[in-house]
Amino acid sequence: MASPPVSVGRPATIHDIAALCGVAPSTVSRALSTPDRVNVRTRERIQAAAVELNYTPNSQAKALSSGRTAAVGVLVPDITNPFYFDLIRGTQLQLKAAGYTQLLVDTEESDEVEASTLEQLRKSSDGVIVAASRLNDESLAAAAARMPMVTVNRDVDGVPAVIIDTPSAMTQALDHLISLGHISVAYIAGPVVSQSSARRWAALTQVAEDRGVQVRNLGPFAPKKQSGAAAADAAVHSGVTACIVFNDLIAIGMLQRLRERGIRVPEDMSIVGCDDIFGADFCNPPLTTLSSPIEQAGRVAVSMLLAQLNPLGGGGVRSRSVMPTHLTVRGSTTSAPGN
Amino acid sequence: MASPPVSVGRPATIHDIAALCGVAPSTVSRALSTPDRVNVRTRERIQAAAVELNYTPNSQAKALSSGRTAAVGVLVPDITNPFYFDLIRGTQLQLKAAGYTQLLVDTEESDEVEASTLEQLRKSSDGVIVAASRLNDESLAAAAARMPMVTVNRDVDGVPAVIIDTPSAMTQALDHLISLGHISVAYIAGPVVSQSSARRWAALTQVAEDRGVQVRNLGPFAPKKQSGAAAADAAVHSGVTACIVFNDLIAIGMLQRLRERGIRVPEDMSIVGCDDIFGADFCNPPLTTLSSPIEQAGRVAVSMLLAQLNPLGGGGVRSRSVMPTHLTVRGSTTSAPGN
DNA sequence: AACTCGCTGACAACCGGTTGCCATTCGATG
DNA sequence: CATCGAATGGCAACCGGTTGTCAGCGAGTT
Repeated sequence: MASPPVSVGRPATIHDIAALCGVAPSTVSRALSTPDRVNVRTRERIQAAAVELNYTPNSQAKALSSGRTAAVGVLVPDITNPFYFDLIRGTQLQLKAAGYTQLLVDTEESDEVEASTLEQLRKSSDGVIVAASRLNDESLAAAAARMPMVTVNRDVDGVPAVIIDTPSAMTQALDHLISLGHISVAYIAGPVVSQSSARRWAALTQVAEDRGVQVRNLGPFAPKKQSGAAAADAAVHSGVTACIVFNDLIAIGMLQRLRERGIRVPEDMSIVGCDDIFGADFCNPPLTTLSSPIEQAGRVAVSMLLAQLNPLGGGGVRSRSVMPTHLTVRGSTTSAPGN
Repeated sequence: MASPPVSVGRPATIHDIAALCGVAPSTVSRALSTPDRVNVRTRERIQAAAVELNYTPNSQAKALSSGRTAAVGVLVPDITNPFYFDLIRGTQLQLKAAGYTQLLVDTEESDEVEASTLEQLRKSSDGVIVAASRLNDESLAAAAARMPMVTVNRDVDGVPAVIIDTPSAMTQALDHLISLGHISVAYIAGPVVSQSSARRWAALTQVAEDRGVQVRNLGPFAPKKQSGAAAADAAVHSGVTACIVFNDLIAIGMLQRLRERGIRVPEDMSIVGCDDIFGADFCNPPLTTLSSPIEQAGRVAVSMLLAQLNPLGGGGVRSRSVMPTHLTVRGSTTSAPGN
């Protein structure tokens, strides 16, 4: 088996190919990017030479001259939050399949980092996917007006979005708790700038009113495992028998804290998380949580963005996509004490 | 508070600045990148104009003309493996601090994807950090000869490397088990192409011989949680009372499987993991594991790479860096049955 | 045979910067 | 006052592609 020619020295350019074939560089360019524009014989000669020289186009140059970078920025607030792992993998796979490069940036939960990153990405990418933006509505809408964008878990007018959300699932979660006899429930809130958290709280109050149970709002808490300690303490102090928690990270932190304090989960306190992240199935006890197809959300976000970039398809661009979620009952919920 | 000028329409270029200031574009370029080369008055005029026009350089153009992309590729075999989260965060933070962009690629545990990614990155980045390469030694060395590279957890002659390794820690792990009375121990091996796994096994056999205990090699297993089931079954079947596991992912999978099979950890079987990933502290039981400063490893890898890129500093480039690791004892290890 | 038209390839401008080289200016020095 | 060199700014080539335009050529039409 003949190994492919190993490129040695400087990578080949279209000029090298042109020289080798005795044609102009522009002909080489056309032979490779718009083959119909070139005679079959010439084209084949050029393609053979390209293979022989192990030619691969210089993406910088391509970007500069064509204006398209074949790169897409993906912004997440915290790269170490397992929630984003699956999202990132989803975007990565889908982008790669479409021939795009993923530029992953951790915005460190900061709106300023997010804004400056967006500004920079405006020139170095064809579009961006922004997960859980910490920007305010105006800034986000303004940014979206200047470059193709799809948000994840953030709904702003005029900006295409993938919502992995749980208003409907919140009903399932609360009904699950109610069916177990809980009548005093706390919502452990996420960051104030998180629209997901606000949306979940809104859904929850709505359902609670319908069902005639009490739900109180505790927090806000940072979406980190460490925050679970304060959240657990607040929950215990509030006297509720069950918590619905903004995300699994905090929920897992609560589990640990409650164990330290000798409060049994689920016997003394039931916990429902959100997202079903890595770890939710093997923590102790395994977490009852609202599962969402996160990786799929990443894929959908990419599809929506690519549809914006290449509006060839007939139909208009889908501007909002809601991912279905469902309750996964594990070991962190049971009957209310005394039931 | 005056908001910064919002860039509207096409982003400003040095030509716009040049026109505004009545100078040549080259002067603008110098004023911004080699300020000493330009008269103070002119420079300040240009800088003011740059701010006013909200100028940010086009990185593509910069890359094309200067040959440096200010981007660094980071290759990991599996982006959803929590081990890499911290590594990625480490590289991301350090790269951003140095003004570089991180190009993250998931090579899907495939040597082919890895090779083609490296070839592509050769032109679109200034250097690469390759974690847990699945490439053979020759290919890796060849790739490293063609572009600046630092490997993580992979030691190949002539390629600068950060080794988060555990030969010394393996001693601690085995001695820990021996002190608990275990005399029959299994090593649950990772992928055959993983040098880390081979290195750990080598260290283990060495120590085992010194101490006069039996250690057997089981596997190989894919570095995924699901592999834990097979690994657990193999361990049980082999009759050992303790396992040292290639990584925490497999170890956690084993925990789940053993629980399903009614085998108690640690009473019936002790488990020691490697890496202390997210989840190792809250699984059930919490995992005794070899902890490593993974995020720091990422930072060090970046530092070593940047030292290669800008060899200004006096001293030679450090070509190998070993991160210290230590045993973290949690709940998955205890005395051997019958002791 | 003259004319038109499509196919094909070359030329050159351009994307937005960087950089080598040269001309001018100016102050300092002999 | 002539000379020299440093400081400064401009010109133009270049990085590696893309793309608009045009000329040459051959085939088809009348």
